[in-house]
Amino acid sequence: MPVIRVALDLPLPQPFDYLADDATPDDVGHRVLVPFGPGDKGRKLGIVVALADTTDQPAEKLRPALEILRDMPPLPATWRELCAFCARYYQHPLGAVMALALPPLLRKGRLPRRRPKAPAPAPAGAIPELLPEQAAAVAAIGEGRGFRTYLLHGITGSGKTEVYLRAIAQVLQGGGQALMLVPEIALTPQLIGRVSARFPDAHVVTAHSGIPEAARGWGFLDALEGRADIVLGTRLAVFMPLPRLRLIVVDEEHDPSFKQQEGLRYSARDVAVVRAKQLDIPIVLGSATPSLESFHHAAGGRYRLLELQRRAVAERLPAVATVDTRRKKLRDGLSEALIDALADTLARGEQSLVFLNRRGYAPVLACPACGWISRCRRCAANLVVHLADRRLRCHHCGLEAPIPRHCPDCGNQDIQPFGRGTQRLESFLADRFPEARILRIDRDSASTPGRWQALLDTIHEGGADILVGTQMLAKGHDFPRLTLVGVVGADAALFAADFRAPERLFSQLMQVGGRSGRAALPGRVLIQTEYPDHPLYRALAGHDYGGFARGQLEERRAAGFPPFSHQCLLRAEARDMAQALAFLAEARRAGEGLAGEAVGLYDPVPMRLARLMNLERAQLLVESASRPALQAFLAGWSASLHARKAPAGLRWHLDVDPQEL
DNA sequence: AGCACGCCGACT
DNA sequence: GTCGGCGTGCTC
Repeated sequence: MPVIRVALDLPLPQPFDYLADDATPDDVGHRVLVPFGPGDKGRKLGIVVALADTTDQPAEKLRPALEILRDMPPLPATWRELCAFCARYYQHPLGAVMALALPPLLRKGRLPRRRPKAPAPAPAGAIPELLPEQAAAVAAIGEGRGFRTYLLHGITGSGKTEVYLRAIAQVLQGGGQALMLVPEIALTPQLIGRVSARFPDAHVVTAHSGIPEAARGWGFLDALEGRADIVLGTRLAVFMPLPRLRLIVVDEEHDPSFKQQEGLRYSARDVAVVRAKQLDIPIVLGSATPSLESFHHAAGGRYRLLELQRRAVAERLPAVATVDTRRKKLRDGLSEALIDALADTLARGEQSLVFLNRRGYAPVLACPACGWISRCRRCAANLVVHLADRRLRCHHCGLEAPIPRHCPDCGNQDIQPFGRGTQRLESFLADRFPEARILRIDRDSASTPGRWQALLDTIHEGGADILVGTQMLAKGHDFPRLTLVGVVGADAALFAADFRAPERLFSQLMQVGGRSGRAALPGRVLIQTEYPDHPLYRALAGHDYGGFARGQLEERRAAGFPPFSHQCLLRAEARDMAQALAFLAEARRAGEGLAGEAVGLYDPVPMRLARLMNLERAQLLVESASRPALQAFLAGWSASLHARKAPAGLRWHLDVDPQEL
């Protein structure tokens, strides 16, 4: 009797064996319904990952599978291998990886019934002329055969998307399918419309977690059965099965949203590169500020660098200058120079943007008399003052409380908000520029897609003179009358504990600066700082990504940080910190027995946010100059961690290639 | 992860 | 006397 090995969505690494008298080798990749657990009520859906005629399991344990679901084509070997790679590389159960890669409907053993109505076909859009650099990039991508990673480094407005579309067009002409990944925030109706308009005859599938279940199910089936020509989606889309896939594009490849921060902690960009290699096809990574990992690979020749240095949509780059705030008096955090610049811009009838990456009114409420500050009782964090709705709010766990009238400890009536967030900036600007129409854009004001769209519409209709906002403003959208960008409160990231903070800051400021001066009007960027000579701001003023990146890479090389080493974090959370640290210390001892020369384990330390939702969190960093050595170590270590049972109430996970320390 | 079995507190 | 608390152990 044939035995099938079934990957089930359980926190267990191994597949489960079942009897299946009717199974054939063609059933590998099909979904299967199996009995599970004590009694005969328990059933689970899994995926057949292998057919065997022997098993380690004692015969009396083997139970027959209930039904192999042959109602759709089996998941192809390449898809299963990609899932298996992720399971190995990220130390995650195969069944859990496959469950994540399947849309919810199919995961439940069902198929979508009614096909949702197709969107109205977009009118064909005009095809713009290519600048010489764009043409060269398209040609380079087209001439290659087989696996090759292209790093398309193009400043904001240089027309990267046009390069992607041309490369996709080449692939479609040859009968291939294309996959394009974009950051979460970039997958807008506008982008979908632009792609559909360029390829009116192509079947474009969009894939992200917000799409209704039936539509996601159809999207997956259309991809799997070869009906889809283009899949456009967020990180999840990297798992879409595409039998004729010939090109992958990852736009804004540096964007942190490509790394999943829970469950299977994968980097969709890295998985995309692995997939391209597996299929022996080209992949294009595009960014104005490539990740240092990608830039390093391009510098070393592993990736082919394609540069777009000319702006397609505007003649000039914005003029970037710093405002030294060391000796200047600030008014509510704004310098005279920035206020004057805002006034000038307003007088000219143009638009300004003030970037402050901190939402709320003030980051903390404090009592000057006794030193009380508004703390979250569940997290090691302060409650943020939200004056707009008169609440204190924890940005980590969502805990809310009304703003107290007097100090809860000493009764002092004179308690004060300290520091500044976007709400406070907004209200100061409203006082200072009563005639201006001020619009705040952050997660509070753009809390739903509808409200976000309404804000964007207002901006585009010219209904705002000054925008105040967080990094939400940095992405994508063109604001034609925007000529001034002010940057406030950015210095903290220069000296943050996380060695990636400067890289993220540079990228954010480059992006937010790139919002200005995109039409005929020249743009300028004013950065308020106490470190006007800091190399990061110097590089920004010189529009010198390369210089910044090389400087950062030198620092990382000296410190032995990625990309010159490879890292993994073991994180633990428990009721008390001592318990979490003790678990990690024991894990470290176990690890030291397995680690060779090439792998180093650090001391367990509390996480930067040491308590979240009443759980104390700690982490242990593992590092190696050799990825294979780290991988080999992780395989053994994770097995040993699984083998010992964690103390009650303690949870742990591994984060391979962590993005945040 | 679920879901069972397994021994100790307050209830019809 | 029992209902049920969730501690720990297993799932092919």
